[in-house]
Amino acid sequence: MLEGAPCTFANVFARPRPPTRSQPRPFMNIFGLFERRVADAVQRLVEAGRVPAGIDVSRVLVEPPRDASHGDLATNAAMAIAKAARLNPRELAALIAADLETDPRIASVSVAGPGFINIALHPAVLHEVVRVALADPESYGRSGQGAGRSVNVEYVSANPTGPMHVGHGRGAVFGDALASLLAFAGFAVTREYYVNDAGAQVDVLARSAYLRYREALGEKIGAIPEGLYPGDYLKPVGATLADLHGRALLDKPEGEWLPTVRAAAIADMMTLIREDLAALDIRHDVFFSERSLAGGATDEIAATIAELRGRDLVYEGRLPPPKGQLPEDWEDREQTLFRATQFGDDVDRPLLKSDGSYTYFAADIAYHRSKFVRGFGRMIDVWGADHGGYVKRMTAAVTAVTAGQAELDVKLCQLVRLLRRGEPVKMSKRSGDFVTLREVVDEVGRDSARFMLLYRKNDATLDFDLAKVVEQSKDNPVFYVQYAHARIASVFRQAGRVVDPADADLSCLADETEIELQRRIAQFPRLVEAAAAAHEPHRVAFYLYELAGVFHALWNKGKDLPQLRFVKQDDEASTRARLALLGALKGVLAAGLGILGVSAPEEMR
RNA sequence: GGCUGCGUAGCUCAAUGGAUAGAGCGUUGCGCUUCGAACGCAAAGGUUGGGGGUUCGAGUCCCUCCGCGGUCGCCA
Repeated sequence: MLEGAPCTFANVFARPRPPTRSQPRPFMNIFGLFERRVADAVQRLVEAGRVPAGIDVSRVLVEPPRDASHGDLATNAAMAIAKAARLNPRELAALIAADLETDPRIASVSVAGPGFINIALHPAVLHEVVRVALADPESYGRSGQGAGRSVNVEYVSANPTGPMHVGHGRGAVFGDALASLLAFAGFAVTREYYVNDAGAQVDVLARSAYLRYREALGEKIGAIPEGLYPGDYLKPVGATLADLHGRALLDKPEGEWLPTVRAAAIADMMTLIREDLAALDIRHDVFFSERSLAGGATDEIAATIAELRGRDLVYEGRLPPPKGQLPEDWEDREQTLFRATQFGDDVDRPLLKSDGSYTYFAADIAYHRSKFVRGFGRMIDVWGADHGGYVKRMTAAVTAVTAGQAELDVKLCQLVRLLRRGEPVKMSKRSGDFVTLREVVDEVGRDSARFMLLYRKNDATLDFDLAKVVEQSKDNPVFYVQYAHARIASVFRQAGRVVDPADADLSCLADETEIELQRRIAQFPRLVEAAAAAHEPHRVAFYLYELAGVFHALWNKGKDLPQLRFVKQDDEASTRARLALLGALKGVLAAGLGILGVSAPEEMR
């Protein structure tokens, strides 16, 4: 990095990942398949003149029934369209049910409650799903949902001013899992990190590093002054500067040494952060420098503001002071404002500070414009909940700067409370006053850290208990899910063979828990689509936990009932069928864990 | 005060507008003399913070109130 170079941290664009397999396999999602089948049934009723034409079936759903005794599928079709069809729901349900009953894949249909249609599938349907899952575990559950469309997921984007803490870790793991989930659902995903290498904070970083530089040259620096970063992690930066520059930077005015020191410190901090991320197996495709926006060949921020001004979305004006307590240094002045209120924000937002430099927001607009220019019609930002007040203006800005052609979804991650055996952890270590992410990952391991940070909805606060997440017991969901995978691996080791799906007669699988396991496997593609559509990777974690629970229940049954054991010397047909089921299950567990970025071990150690 | 998220079993939390609101922990009872117990089975436990509205149907959507957190021009 050259001294005085406008860009202290170059934009890095990694080479694109191999295209995601997104071959649509309509059969893989039986819920989608039968949703279309129900719509067909309605269409036939239209053709038969039983219901009026032009009925909207978009609210018709086929889902797993709440109670397994109701069968394999349930649909709300009759209730959803009863009004438009001018029939009462039960009557309409009977008509639809009569049509469905003619389907060879359906064993029986019944109407229940206010008009639910419950469907029991012919067992062969679930058997086919298991075969598909077993035959190609790499692609089972993937879908054409994304249809190869580009999505940009921006996450972490922590300021390059020090090591990351656990809160950053949550956003990091969430964003990473969400990106994997979307890729699995057929989107072309780019993982991006916005490097805040401009602004006052990195100048503070530079001054802090400069102090360490003087220290490295033997000066007594005493206590770190208020307002500078005190952490020891800047000592190596100072030492490197001393090695590189000797005493050359010592007796110069700040204006001369600051760019050099700043660039070096930012580079070192980004290396530190990337190492912390690598410890969680997180790797971004793009690191985008904030400084590059204004400091490149063209000033992208100025260009963005000019463009908005041309459309009368930027003006000079005054803002009302904030309601409630007036800030002490409030000064009523005319400033350059973006008409955020035209796009749903509460007030218009300033683009220039009183010293004439750009606000963070101005740069952020240009940054999101850059995403659009680079081809992203879908953007997801993952932020800490403390930035919640920023959401409206950013979505407003994206709408404005893309003329409504792009959508932005901001996912806020709530606080993480770090505990040890239920007691809050508040230690003060080398990095200042917080526990670093790295310390946590080193203590509990990557898999536990990732799973537990995902085992909660993003907008709910999360308790992270250092003692609990390493426990090898049923209480620990990470262990519980991984252990299911390892147990299956152990069965295959004992059986000493793999199973050819074509080779197994799955009608041997007659136990209720064996059938339930097939149903759950069949729900995986639907779960992936729903989780991807909602941008909620935690659903995958909860699904896996329940799936593992059903498997462990089956295992435990085999303890009391030897005829349910997976490998039976005297019953080749059952053994093959069960190994096929387990093979499919193992694939789903591995795929789900893969989405979460958690390993699927062959044995527990 | 404005905006925003949350409020569900004793605790920690699930539940694309669907049926009798589910798990785990904890509690209680029963089982297991480990070769498939790094436990199993079962039970009890709820006015989904209060109130109103939309809907065939609301924990979920709308309004309002209460409580907790976050945030509130010139930080990022």
